[in-house]
Formats: sequence, structure tokens, C-alpha cells
Amino acid sequence: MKKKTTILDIASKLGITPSAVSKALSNHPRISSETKKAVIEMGESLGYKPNYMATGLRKGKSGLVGMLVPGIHYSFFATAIKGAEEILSQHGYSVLIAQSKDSYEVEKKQLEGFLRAQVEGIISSVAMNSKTYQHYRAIAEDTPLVLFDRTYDDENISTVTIDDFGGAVKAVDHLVEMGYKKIAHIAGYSHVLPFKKRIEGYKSALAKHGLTFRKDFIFQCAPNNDEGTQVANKLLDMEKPPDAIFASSDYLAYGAIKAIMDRGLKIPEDIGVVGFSNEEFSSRVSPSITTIDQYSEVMGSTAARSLIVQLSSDNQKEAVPQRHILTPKLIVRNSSLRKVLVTI
Amino acid sequence: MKKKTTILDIASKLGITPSAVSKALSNHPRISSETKKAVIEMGESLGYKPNYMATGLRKGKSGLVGMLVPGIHYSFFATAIKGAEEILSQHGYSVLIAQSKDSYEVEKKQLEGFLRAQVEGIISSVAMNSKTYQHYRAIAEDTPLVLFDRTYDDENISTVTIDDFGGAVKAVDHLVEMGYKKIAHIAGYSHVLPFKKRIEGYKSALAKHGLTFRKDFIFQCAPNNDEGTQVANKLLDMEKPPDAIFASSDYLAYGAIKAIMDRGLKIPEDIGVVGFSNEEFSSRVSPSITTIDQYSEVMGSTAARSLIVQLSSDNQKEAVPQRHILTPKLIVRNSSLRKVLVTI
DNA sequence: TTGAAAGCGCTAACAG
DNA sequence: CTGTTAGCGCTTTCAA
Repeated sequence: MKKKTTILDIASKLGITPSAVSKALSNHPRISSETKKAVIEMGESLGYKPNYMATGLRKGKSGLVGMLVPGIHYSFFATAIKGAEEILSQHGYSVLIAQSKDSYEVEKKQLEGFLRAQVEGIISSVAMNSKTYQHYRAIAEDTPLVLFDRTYDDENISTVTIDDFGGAVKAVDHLVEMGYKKIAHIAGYSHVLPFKKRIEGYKSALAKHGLTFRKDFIFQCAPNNDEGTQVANKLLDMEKPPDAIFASSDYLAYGAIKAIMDRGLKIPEDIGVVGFSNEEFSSRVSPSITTIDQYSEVMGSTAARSLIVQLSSDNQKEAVPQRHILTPKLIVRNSSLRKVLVTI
Repeated sequence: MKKKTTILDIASKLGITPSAVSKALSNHPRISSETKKAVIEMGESLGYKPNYMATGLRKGKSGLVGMLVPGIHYSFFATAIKGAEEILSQHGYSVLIAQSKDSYEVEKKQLEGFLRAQVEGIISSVAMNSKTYQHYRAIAEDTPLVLFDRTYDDENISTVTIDDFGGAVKAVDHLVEMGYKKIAHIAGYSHVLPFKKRIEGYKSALAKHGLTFRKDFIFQCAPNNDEGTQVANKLLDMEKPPDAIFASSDYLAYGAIKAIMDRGLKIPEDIGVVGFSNEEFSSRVSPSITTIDQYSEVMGSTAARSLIVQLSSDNQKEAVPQRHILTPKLIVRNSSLRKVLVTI
């Protein structure tokens, strides 16, 4: 481990002072271009790398942004990180990532870590188990913060979400259009805002089409395959089972599809299924899953841009919280495409 | 943005010196427990958060580890990051992430960024377009470095890989066992080490089983769906087409399967397919894809542990480069399970 | 156009 | 057990 070269090394080699070097490096107007050239060259030949910790300490800026997600292995969040990282690194920020594992305690701990690391801003998606939000409130007091997807209602915090309500409406509209009339909903837990809004959208769309909402046609559960299968089985065991299922995630939809096919029922002929999120597998499975695309990468980049706006506004207290709501898109696939069969 | 509280604030409130506070906070043995208690309490009531930039500058440690991958949206890399992040954060490190987009230039730039940020160590998977490796060599001179999956041959650098050769052998063995005899290989580019080793494993396994290697049965391409489809079509257009395909990635395998099914051929009856990597979609598609599991999460955590060993060895120059080779696992699914049909 | 000096927040000798 | 002092590498007035 050879000692790292500092501006002092290059200063002494050149017979000038560190402050001159510093100015040369930052292209200060009142420094001769010869000096600048000499400094740059000497810097390169010595393999000089600015020490961001020193700069940061001095300037009170770390150049770091923290991004917290429930889990990196979910393709939705991985893609969001991808989108955010690209924007952030373009703007000269390095990205710290951490996972909450959907736990409130871990979430708090990781946010603490960000703060210690002196991040200049934070992008986060709230952990499923967090039912109280003072920790975010406290952070937002003095650190630019953007919440995406899993947000909560707080008018002082910038958010990036999709129109979950509208997405759910599109899903139900489509099902109705395909001729389904008894539409059940496998929902996520309603304390999680996006799931709550999808439930509301579902109800609203039913009403719009004159379909009555049945309490026994909606179940809340964790958004994974197994629960999808379990709930679907409950639904199919009913005396008057549904003829379509709107699931609040593609994992739930996939689980439900398995349950349905295991019973020898046909999709989409007997039962139509629509998911939510457009996971990578959704287009590849059989039947391919009709779903609502969340534009995960755009969410990430939008959150990053929103954060950068806050970061570069001179007076952060006065920066108006931004509220980005992306419009989700219905992607029709075979799990619900009944009309085509009729038409052919 | 209220000013952040420093040890000086808490020192003056308590009428002691900053150095006493510092020692109290770091639980220095020669400080009275009353003082410690007082300091801790005052710290909490003032909302004190240690400034890692200052500590880092002073100690010459940033507490940061950089992790560079081609792209976060690939589930393999996302999962590897997940595995690494968990270990690293357990050990008190924060994780910086960056993507190379498989470009040599971007890779260099991102690594530079890590160095400026004063990362203490780097975990990386080489970009597909990097055909020269001095940049890694240079980094390894004075920064602990672990390469995983996409490595290159360098005995001075720690690596974590799976046994790609052995994985390919397992794939071919399985195909032979299922009765396939004309086995083609859709390969990745051979300048990428893992792909190269899989090609070698493929050839070696053919030889082992007394099957002759045919040059026209192997194609190198980018590991995505489209290329898989294209190459499969070339293969199927041949006068004597193969009866099985070993693809170097599940994306290639999926693309090939589409081509095969589009021609009305049956899988696995007419043609068997084995992929590589066990992507999330591979178990869900129809037919489900037989593949080689790479243990991506374990790769990430192993790389992290290997880095931590280097980080905590007192004399890093003397730390022996570690070489972890994980044994991959064959996962048999429907795309190759011909015998079962015979047996039933 | 450049130099001198102070300081960002914290730690680590060395004194006391 | 606690205080003094110096300094990590860099930037930024203020002088020259």
C-alpha cells in the first residue's frame, strides 16, 4: 500500500503551495494557465486522486446519495435502482444502497447508517412492516428525501408513485370488457399505500360498471406465489366462485394461475387473471400474464431527478415537495384475452 | 437545515473537552463511566450523529466498499449484490454500487469514482467489453479487490467463481443420460472467461461420452433471447440438426425454446434444452428450463467475506489471494426430462 | 496571479 | 482519568 499522493506532494514537486494546486485543480479563474497545465500534468504523472472525504469534510458535502429498498433481488426494485444510479452518477453522486428486508427496525438502522455516512440525500421505498413514519419525518427535516412506490401520506415529502388507483381501474375495466362479471381481488395488505389504492380502484371500477362489491371476494395477503395459490383455492372453493381474479402483484397472479390450472380450469376461458407490476417472468409464463406495467426504471430515474432538484435548490427549506404520479399501462396478455377466442 | 451537533457541542454543554467526548464515545478504557454515561445521554438528547467523513479522514478509513456490476437489473447480479450487502453491512461497511453497462470505459470511470470516494475495498464483475485488465491490476496494487463470476486469470487477485467447466459437464452428462446424442452448444463470447470454460466443459464432456465435437454445432453470441432464437433457427435449418441444445444462459435457452416451438417441434421429445444460471423465470415458463444453478446470492456473500478477510488482515500485501470456486448444481426440469415420459 | 493561515469534525499521542 | 495539541487532505477567505 504505497502512500497516496496529495495536493501537497504535487505542490512541493512544483515548488508552489497547496492552495495554488487546489485552485488550479478546480479551474479557479485567477490562476495562470501555465500553472494549471503544470499542475494537471504533475497530478497525472503522480497518479493523484482527490480525496473526497477531505473535500467533503471541508465543503460539508459528501457527494453521496443513499438508496434504501426492501430488497434488491426484487426485479422491480433492482430496476428502479438501475434507473436512479444512472441519473445520480451522471450528476456526480455516488450511490449507497441498503436493504430494509421490509423490517421497520432494519429500515431505521440503515437510514441511520446513511446519515452517519453524511449522505446528501435519500431515496427510499418504505418497508412493509413500517406502520409508523416519524423516522422519515425526522430525516426530511434536514435531509432531502424522496419516497417512491411504497410511500405514505405526507405533504412535506416528495414522492414518486404510479397511479395505483388508476391502474386497478384499468385492470378491472379490461376484465369487464372481456366479459367477466364476477371479479375477485387478491390484495396486498391495505396498510401499504399502493395496495390500499389498488383496493380502492378495484371497488370504484366495480361500482362504475354496476357490479356489486362482495366482501368475500377480496382477500389481503403477502404478495407472493404461495399466498396467491392459497387465496385462489379459497375463492374457487366458494359456492359461487369468481370468473376473474385481479391480483395486486404478478407473484399473486402466478400463484393463483397455478391453483386454477391444477383444478383443470382453463385460463382465460373459465377464469381470467390480471396481475400487477409486469415482472420479468410475466411475459414468459404460460399463459402469459396480463398485467399493469409500473415503469420501474422510470420511477427510479424520476426519483433521482426529483432528489437532484432538491439537492441543487439553494434553499432546501423552501423547495416545494414534488409529487410525481406516473400513469401505469395495461399490458394485455393471454391470461385474460378471452374475446379473441370468441372473435376468431 | 439546522446545524448538525458535533462532539464539540456536547463537550461544551458538559464542560469537558472534545477529546474526552471522543474517548467516551469510543468506549475508551481510561475514561470514567460517569463521564461516559453523561456523554452518551447528552449525545442522544442533542441528536448527535458521528460524522464519518471526519472520522474517516482522520483514521484513513472510509467504511465504504464499492461493488461494480454490469447491470443491476440482471437478477443474477441483483441477487449477488443482495448477498454481499448483507455481509458487508453486518461488518459495518456501507456499500457503494455502480454499473458498468458492460462497457470498458464506463467500468474504468466507475472504478475511478470508487477510488475518489476512498472505498476500502472493491468487489467487481468484469464488463463484457473489457478485454484488457491493467485497470484492475493497478487497483489491486493498493486496494483490496475481489472479482466474482466474470473474472480473468490473475493469480494476484482474489476471485469467486463457480466451476463453469464442471457445470457445463453436468449439463452435457444429463443430456446424454436422457438419450440425446447430437448436442449443440449456444455459447457466449469466449473472451469472457465463464463462457470460455463452459465451452471447454462442453467439449470435454462430449469427448468423455465418445461423441464427436462438430464445429458447426457451436455458436458464440450475446447471451440474450433474440440471439438464442436466431442461433436455434440456424441450427434447426441444418441438414442434420441437433437433437439437443446446451445454452450458456437461460436467456439463450428461452430464445431457443421459442424457435423450436415455433416450428412445431416438441420439447423435450424432439429436442432437449438445458440452460445456465437458473434465472427467476426459468422455473415458471413452459416447458420449465433445465439449468445450472449458480448460487448467485452465495457468490455475493462469499465475495464479501473474501474481501473482509483482506480488509482485516494487518498486512494486506501479504494477504494471500483467495480463490473460491463454488460447485454448481444441475436442476432438472421439463425442457430435457425425456426419460420420465418413456418411463411412465 | 499566488501565498498564508485557518478550519471542516474527529482522533491519538503525549502530558498532566 | 482528562486535557493539550497536532493533524488527516482539502478549500477558502484575506493578504500580498
